[in-house]
Amino acid sequence: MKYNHNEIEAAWQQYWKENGTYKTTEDASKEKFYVLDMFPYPSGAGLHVGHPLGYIASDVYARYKRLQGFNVLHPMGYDAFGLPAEQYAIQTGQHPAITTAQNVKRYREQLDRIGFSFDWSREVQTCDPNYYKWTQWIFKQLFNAWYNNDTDKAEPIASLIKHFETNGNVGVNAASEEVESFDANAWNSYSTEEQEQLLLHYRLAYLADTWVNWCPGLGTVLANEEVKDGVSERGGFPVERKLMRQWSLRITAYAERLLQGLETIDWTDALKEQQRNWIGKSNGAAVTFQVEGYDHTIEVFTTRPDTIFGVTFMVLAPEHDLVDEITIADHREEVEKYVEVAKNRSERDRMSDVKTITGTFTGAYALHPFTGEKIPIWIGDYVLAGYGTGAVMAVPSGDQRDWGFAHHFDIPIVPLIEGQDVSEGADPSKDKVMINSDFLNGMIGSDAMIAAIEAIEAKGFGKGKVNYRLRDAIFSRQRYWGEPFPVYFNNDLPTVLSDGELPLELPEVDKYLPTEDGEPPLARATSWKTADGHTMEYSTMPGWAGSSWYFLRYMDPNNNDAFVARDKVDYWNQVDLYIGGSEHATGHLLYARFWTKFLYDLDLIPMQEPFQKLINQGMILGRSSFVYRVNGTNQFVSFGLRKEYDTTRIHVDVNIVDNDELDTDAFKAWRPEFANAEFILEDGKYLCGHEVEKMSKSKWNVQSPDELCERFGADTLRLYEMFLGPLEQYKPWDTKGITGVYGFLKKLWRLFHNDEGLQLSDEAPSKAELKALHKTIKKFREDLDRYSFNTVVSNFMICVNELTDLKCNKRAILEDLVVLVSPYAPHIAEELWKKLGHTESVSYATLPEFDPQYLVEDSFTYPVSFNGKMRFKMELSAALSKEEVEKEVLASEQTAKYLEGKSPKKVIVVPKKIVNVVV
RNA sequence: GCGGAUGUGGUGAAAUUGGUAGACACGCUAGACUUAGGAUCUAGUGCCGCGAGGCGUGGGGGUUCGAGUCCCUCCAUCCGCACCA
Repeated sequence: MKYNHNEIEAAWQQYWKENGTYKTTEDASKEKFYVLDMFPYPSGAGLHVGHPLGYIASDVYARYKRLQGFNVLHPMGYDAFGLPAEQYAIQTGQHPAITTAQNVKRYREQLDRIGFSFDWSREVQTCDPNYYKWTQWIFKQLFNAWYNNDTDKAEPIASLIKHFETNGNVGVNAASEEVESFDANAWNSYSTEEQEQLLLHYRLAYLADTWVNWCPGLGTVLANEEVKDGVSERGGFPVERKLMRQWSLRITAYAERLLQGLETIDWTDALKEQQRNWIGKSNGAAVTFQVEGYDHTIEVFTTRPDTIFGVTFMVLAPEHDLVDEITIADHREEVEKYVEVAKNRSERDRMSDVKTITGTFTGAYALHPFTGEKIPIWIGDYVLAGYGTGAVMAVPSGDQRDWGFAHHFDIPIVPLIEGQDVSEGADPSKDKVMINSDFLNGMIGSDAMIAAIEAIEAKGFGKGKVNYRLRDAIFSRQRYWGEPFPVYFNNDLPTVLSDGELPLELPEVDKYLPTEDGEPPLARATSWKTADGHTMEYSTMPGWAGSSWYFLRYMDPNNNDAFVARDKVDYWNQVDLYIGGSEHATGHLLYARFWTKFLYDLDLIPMQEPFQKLINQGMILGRSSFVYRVNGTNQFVSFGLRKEYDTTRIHVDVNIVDNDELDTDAFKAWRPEFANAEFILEDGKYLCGHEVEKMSKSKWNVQSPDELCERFGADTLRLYEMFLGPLEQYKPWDTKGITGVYGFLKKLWRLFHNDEGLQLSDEAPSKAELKALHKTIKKFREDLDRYSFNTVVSNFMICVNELTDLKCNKRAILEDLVVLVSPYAPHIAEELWKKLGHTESVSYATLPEFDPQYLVEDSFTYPVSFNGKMRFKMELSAALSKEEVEKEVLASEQTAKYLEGKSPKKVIVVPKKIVNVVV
C-alpha cells in the first residue's frame, strides 16, 4: 500500500474545514497561548516558497502548544491596503477592492493547500470597513489625547482643556511643540479657532506644517522608514524635502518608554539595537545663545557642553526659522541663494555628497554665554533641520565635522585639550585634561561635562537635556487605497466625526490619480462632504495604520461595539510568539508598540508590549538565471562564450531552465520578441548564468509552492522548509534535498503498512524501541522549546530509521510517534492516527512525556583520550563509579601502550562519560 | 565611520552547560534487486597517506587536563544606521 499524499491531504483539509477543527474559543479553564504571523500583503503574484516559511514554523509551534494542552490562538488575515493594487487601478481603472479580493482568494487557496491550523473564523482584512472603522476610531482617540510628561502617559484632551480654563498652560508638562505661555484669562478670551489651533500643538494626532519626504513619483509623502538611500522603498522614486500641512502622530512622546520597554521583551539583540538606534537617545544640554543686536535667541542641543569654551562659530540649518530674520543686508543675497540651492537639492544628492563642505556667513553674531565674545553665525547644510533644534554650537577642536567646516572657511580653532594639535583634525576624547576653558581647566572631559551643565543651569543659559533622533510619524498619504481620516474641516480646523458616523467609507472616484490642482485622489469624489457641506480630509492613512493593532482584532474580530472586548484582550493578552521578516524592524514593530502603549494608557488593554517573543525568519532567496543577448541583434550567446561579445544580461524564467541549460524552444515560445531568437551554443547546449537574489516576479526566479505540493505533498514541503536550516537564516531556495524528507514520510508510512496493507502489532514494545522513541520525545521537546525547528526533523529521521531497522510495528510506539510528527506533517499524522483506531483529530491528542528510564544504559562505551586527544574506546558497565572506571582504564593494555612507560599525572572522568588521561 | 551578525566537508547543516567535530540529509562511488520507479536496499564517503599515522571548525595568539564553543587580535562576507551636533 503506497503513500498517496494527494489523496490524504485533500481528504484531511476537507475534514478540518467541515469539523471546524481549528476553531478557537476563549476558555478560562485553559492556559492561553497566542502564536502570530505577520499578515501578508496579498500581491498579485501569489505565494512563493519563501512566504510560508514563517507560517510553517508558527504552525508547528501552535500545534505543539495545542498538544501540550494550551488554548492556542493562531489566526491569519491580510494587510490589504497598499500601493500595488492602487498602481494597478491607475493603469486599468479596476477598483483596488476587486483586485485585492481576487488576490486574497488565491492566497487562501494556496495557504489551505499547505494545511495550516489557522482559525479562519477570525480572519481580518485591513481594507474591510468593519475593520477600518476601528482604525479610524483609534485615530480619534489619538486626536483626543495629549501626553502628560508628569504622569508619563497619554490623557484625554478634556483634562488639558480643563487645566487651560483654570490655569492656562502654566504648569503643564506636555509632549508638545513650542507653545508660548498663556494664563486662564488669555485662554478663555481666545476664539474657538484660536483654542483649536493651540490644542493641535498638544494632540497625539495633529495637523501641522511639517518638513516631509515628498515623493513626486508616487505623488505622496513618505515616512522616514519608507525612504531608503534617498529614494522610495516602494518603486525607488526620488524623494525631496517639502514643507506641507500633514497629519502626524506624536510618537516622540513615547520615545523613552519605547526604549525602556525593550528590556522587558524577548527579541534578538540585533533587532533591539536597531530600534535603539532608530530612537537614538543622546544625553547632553540645551544651551541658549543671544543673537547680537536682535531680540532673538538660538537654542542648540549639544552632547558636549564641556567643550563650550571651544565654540568659535554657530551653524544653522538652511531651513532654520531665524535664517531670514537675522541675516544682515550685505549677506542677504548670498544667503538666499544658498538656501534656495539647499532646498532644491534632493535628499539623495545631499546624502551622496557629504564630503563637499558648503555654507555661508549670515553676517550676524551670537554672544558666548560665558565670555560674551562675538561668535559668527553661519548656515550650512551639514546641520539638519530635523534633528535637535536645527542649530549647532560649533567646536572645531572637538568635533570633526565642525573642524572640517572651520578649516574650509578659515574660522579660528581653539584647542581644548592639553597638548592638542588642531592643525590635523579634531579630538573628541573625553578623558583628557582640559585647557582654555576657564573654570573647567584642569578637569578631564567627563567631569567637566557635569560641571558645565551645573554652571549652565545655574546661570540660566540652558539645562541638561535628553534628545532623541526619533521623529514624529507623518500619518498622511496622498493616495486612494487606504483608510480615510474620520475628519472634516470647519473653517480650516480639523474636526473628527462622531463614533456613530464610523466607518467613514472610501468614496467612489472616477480615477485613482491626483486632481488637476494637485489634491489627493479622494478630492475627485465631489459629492463627498458632510451633511452640512463641510470639506473632508482627502488624505488617507499610511499602510502601517491597520497593521499597528491587527493582533488585537483577532481576539474579537466581529465586535461591533468595541475594537476588542476587554475580557477577551484580558484573556489573550500579549502575543506569545510572533514570527515575521526583519524588514519591519523600525516600521511596523515600532508603531505597533507605540499604539499598544497608547491603548494601555487609555486603560483599554492590559499590556504595554504587544509581542513578547519575536523571531525574524530569514528570507528564502531565489536563484535567477540569465541569458546574454548580443547587443543590437536577436542572438543569444551561451554563458561561457559571452565575454567574446558585447552583451546585455537578461533575466530568464527559471522554469524553462534545467540545471543551467536553457530549453531553447521554450525560450522562443516564452515571449513574442524572442520567437526568432538565434543561439550561439557551447558543447551543443545553451548554458545560462545564475545569481542568488531576492525572489521576485520581475526577476523570473519565483518558485511557487503549488507544484511541490502536487508532486511531493504539503507535508513534505512543510518538513523540507523546516529542514533547510535555522529559521532565522537567509538561504537560497534549492529543491535538491527534498527527496530526503519525502523518503522519511514514505518510511513512516511503511512502518504501518506492508504490501498487503495495514500491519500493526499489539505486542509490548522492546527496550530498544522504547529507547528510540524516548530519545526522540526528549529532543523534540527540547528543540522546540528553544525554537530550533530544523533539528527536530533530523531527529524524526533518525527515529524512523531506527524503528525501520527494528522492524517495529508496535501500536504503543507508533501512537506516540504519530503525535510527535503531527505538528510538522499533520495530514499523514491524521491518516495514521485514524488507522490506529482514533476517531478524533490528532490535534486533540496529548503530547507524550519523556521517561528517562528508557535511556538508562547497562553498559557504555567510554572514549578514552590522552591529554585531550581521543585514542580508543572501552566498553564498561554503566554502573561503575568514577573511581572504578579510572581503575579499569589504567589497568587496560591499550592504556599501557599509549602511556609508553610514563606514569599518568591524573585521570579525569567527566559526567559526559569521557575519560581523559593526563600524562 | 558607528552598530549588529556570520565564517565548520563537494552541498544544506548538527554539536543545548567547554568533553568522541561533521549527527541527519543531499550529492558522489561501488554493488544488489526489480512489474524501469522522480522506486527500494547494502557498503563507502572531512583532508593527506598504501599503511601505521598525521592534519583538520576563516588566520594568528592565549586560558584549560581538554576549545567549533571562553578571552585577545587580525581577515573576509552580509545586514542595519549614518554630516544625529
